[in-house]
Amino acid sequence: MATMHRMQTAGLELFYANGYYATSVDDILKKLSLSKGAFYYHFASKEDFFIQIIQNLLARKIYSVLIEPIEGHDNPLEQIVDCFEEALETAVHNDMDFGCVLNNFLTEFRGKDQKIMKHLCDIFSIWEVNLVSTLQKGKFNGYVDRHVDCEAAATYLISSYFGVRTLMVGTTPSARKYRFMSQLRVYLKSLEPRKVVA
Amino acid sequence: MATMHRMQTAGLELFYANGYYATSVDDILKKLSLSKGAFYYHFASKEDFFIQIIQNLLARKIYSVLIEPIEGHDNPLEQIVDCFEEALETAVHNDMDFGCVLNNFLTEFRGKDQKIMKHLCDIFSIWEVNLVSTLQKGKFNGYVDRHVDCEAAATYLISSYFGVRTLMVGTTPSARKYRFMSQLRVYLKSLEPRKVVA
DNA sequence: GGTTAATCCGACCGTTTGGTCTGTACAAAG
DNA sequence: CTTTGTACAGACCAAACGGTCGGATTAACC
Repeated sequence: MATMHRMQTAGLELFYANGYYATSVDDILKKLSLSKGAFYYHFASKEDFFIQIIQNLLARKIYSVLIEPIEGHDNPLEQIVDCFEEALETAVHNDMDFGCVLNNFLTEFRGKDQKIMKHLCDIFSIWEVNLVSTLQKGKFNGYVDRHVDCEAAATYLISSYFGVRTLMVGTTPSARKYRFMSQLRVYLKSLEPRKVVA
Repeated sequence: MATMHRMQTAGLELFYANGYYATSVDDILKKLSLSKGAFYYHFASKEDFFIQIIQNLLARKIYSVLIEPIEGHDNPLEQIVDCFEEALETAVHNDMDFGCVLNNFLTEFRGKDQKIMKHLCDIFSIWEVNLVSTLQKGKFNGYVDRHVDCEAAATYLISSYFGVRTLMVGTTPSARKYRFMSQLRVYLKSLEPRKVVA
């Protein structure tokens, strides 16, 4: 694997684990047994390094994990349950959950680094827009009730997903996952089409 | 106001705005035109300073804003709507929302400072326990359906509340608040007692 | 063999960090 | 007037930070 790619992979891991500001360039280099020269040969600055990680790694992962599995199928509500279920399962095993990564970075850079914030918001926006249109398509296909406000539903779904990751820090994350999923199903049930009253 | 109290107030503001690690002791002292001597006369360390802020300011505010307004009333579902509505309104005006503060710190210290994490989890736990017991009381009083899993509902409610604060960073926070509240009502509606089928 | 460009090393720099320590202004007590 | 303890000032420190720079290594090409 090329050095540049190794740096990005290790960088994302450490930034996710410790935060951007709390992770020094030396930390990353120490993990890979590399030197300052190697880093600043490939990247202009720490900020530039981070932005490349976002665009090369995070954006693609968000798409493949949170967008692609949902869009393109018939019943969006079922796909959402499966997708969240899978994402939270990786969270239970403490593997890197890219939805959580995005959430962490969004909170860390709020009101600080505008440039980085722009890139993060772009990624988030893509996810949101896709979720909304998928719900609207589900409405068209009869899987979502026609009275549902799809934009509001997307906001609520993403909110709950982002938030539950914060709750899964403490003890018994799998219990919290189970509780969350049960109520997610309750909420999604209310989006289903009303039975036609004969 | 005593110097010690002024430091804590200013400290919380800056920690909330910039994060714990990204805020230096000098930043706080500069804001109050004080010196290092004053700080380390009152506090043993930056960590000790932060813990005192958590216990003296954050814990009390969480109670008065998120716990007290919900408990003790008849219908918990109505109180939850009002309470979240009010909390998110302060968020729209960019004032300090203490639920958001707790969320930010929980994500910032995850897996880093165990000692601080313990204190934050304690505060969170109090909120969660209160919300669960309030829902259970609501079930007893006939405002919540008897089939509802109160622990799961509390988890879901807190998740969505924590998460929506992340979404309100970008543009049009008030629009996101409106969408969130509409779906919160949809969800809470599904917790109401089923009409007895005659 | 000599030249060139790519890749990486590691000493070094200025600044900032959390924290220490000596000193001092001052009010209350003797 | 002297003593004593409180409440702060600010110079100072070692460590860590992001970033620079001259040089070493290596392989490819003429």
